[in-house]
Amino acid sequence: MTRREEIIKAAKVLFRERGYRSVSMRDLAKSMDFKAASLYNHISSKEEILAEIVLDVAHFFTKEMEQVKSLGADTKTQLEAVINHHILITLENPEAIAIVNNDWLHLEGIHFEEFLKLRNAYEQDLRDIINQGVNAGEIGSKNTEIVLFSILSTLRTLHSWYRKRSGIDGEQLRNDITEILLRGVIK
Amino acid sequence: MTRREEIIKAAKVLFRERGYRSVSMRDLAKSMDFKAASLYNHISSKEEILAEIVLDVAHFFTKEMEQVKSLGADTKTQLEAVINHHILITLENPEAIAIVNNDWLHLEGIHFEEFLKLRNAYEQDLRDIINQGVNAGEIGSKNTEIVLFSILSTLRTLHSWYRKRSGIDGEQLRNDITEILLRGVIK
DNA sequence: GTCTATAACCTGATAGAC
DNA sequence: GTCTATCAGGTTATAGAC
Repeated sequence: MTRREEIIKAAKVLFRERGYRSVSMRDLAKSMDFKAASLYNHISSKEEILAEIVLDVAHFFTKEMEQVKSLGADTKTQLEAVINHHILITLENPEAIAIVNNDWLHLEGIHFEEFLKLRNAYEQDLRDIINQGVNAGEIGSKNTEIVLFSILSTLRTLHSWYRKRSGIDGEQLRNDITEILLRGVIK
Repeated sequence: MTRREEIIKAAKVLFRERGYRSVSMRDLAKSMDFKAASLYNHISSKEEILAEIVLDVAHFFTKEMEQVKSLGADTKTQLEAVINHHILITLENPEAIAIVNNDWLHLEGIHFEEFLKLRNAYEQDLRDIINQGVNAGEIGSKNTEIVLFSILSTLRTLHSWYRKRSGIDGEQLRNDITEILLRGVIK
């Protein structure tokens, strides 16, 4: 692991614990046992660290969605796949997911725009899947936006909830959440 | 409206927009067209403003929950009431709800402890309602914590979603969300 | 590649004039 | 009750020694 990667890794822990704004470059350097100025040999700004963490996750979600879309399956199968992927990524990468959800607003300029583009595209893909389900009669006549929100709100906050209750079996978690979310919207 | 109340009101807008840590006392003063030092004639610290906003909401939720408990109805009716109250409070008070969700971790000392006490009690009451439903056979044999989370995660993030889509009819929103959340867990 | 020193600025909060 | 001036400390980031 390069020094740069070590910095990103240490930042993930601190940013998740206390929030991006609350962590100073001195804090980050101290957690790695050297001085703040030395960080700038490996990264060019604090915001660059945040951007790398957040955009990595966003690109990963985009890839997973591409894969789901390529299945060409019915709505229930596709929703199931999206939910399962989302949960698996969350359980494997909880720090990064927490940072994405809590601190993406602190991205600046081009990073902010790229994140928003990826996030909007992901939401639009999920919206398309839901609409396809409404047209095929798999989903009741509820407002598409509300269906979209009811699913995403649960998936996007799973990280904070799982943290406090990590005793729960990952398999049961995935099964129960998938079932609850699908039962809520599938006819 | 006293000057103190005006300050709280202005803080709600700014804290919600940019987050508690990102808003300086100078920013807050500027938005009211006077200087930062003057704020301290009406409030004793920045954290006191946050505490007033957050604890007000928390006490309000506690009162609503007391009322639901006093109904002594079956699980479905009680869940329906909790969900409805939660949505109504959110639509009427979106700034304060957003601040509670995003910035309660910045509370300090006694304020932090009081908030946690209220929040834990609210969660425990909802957990009791769910467990009562499991025992009465109204809810399937899913893990209680997962049922609790699937409901709260959606309700607690409604504020951010409603903001962008305020065109949606409040009545339909309440009906659809209630139906989706209940269908997910009620047998 | 890490250090010390420092620039330039922002932070919450207070003292005291008016 | 608002102002100016100020304090003590924190912020990101850079320059130059080693």
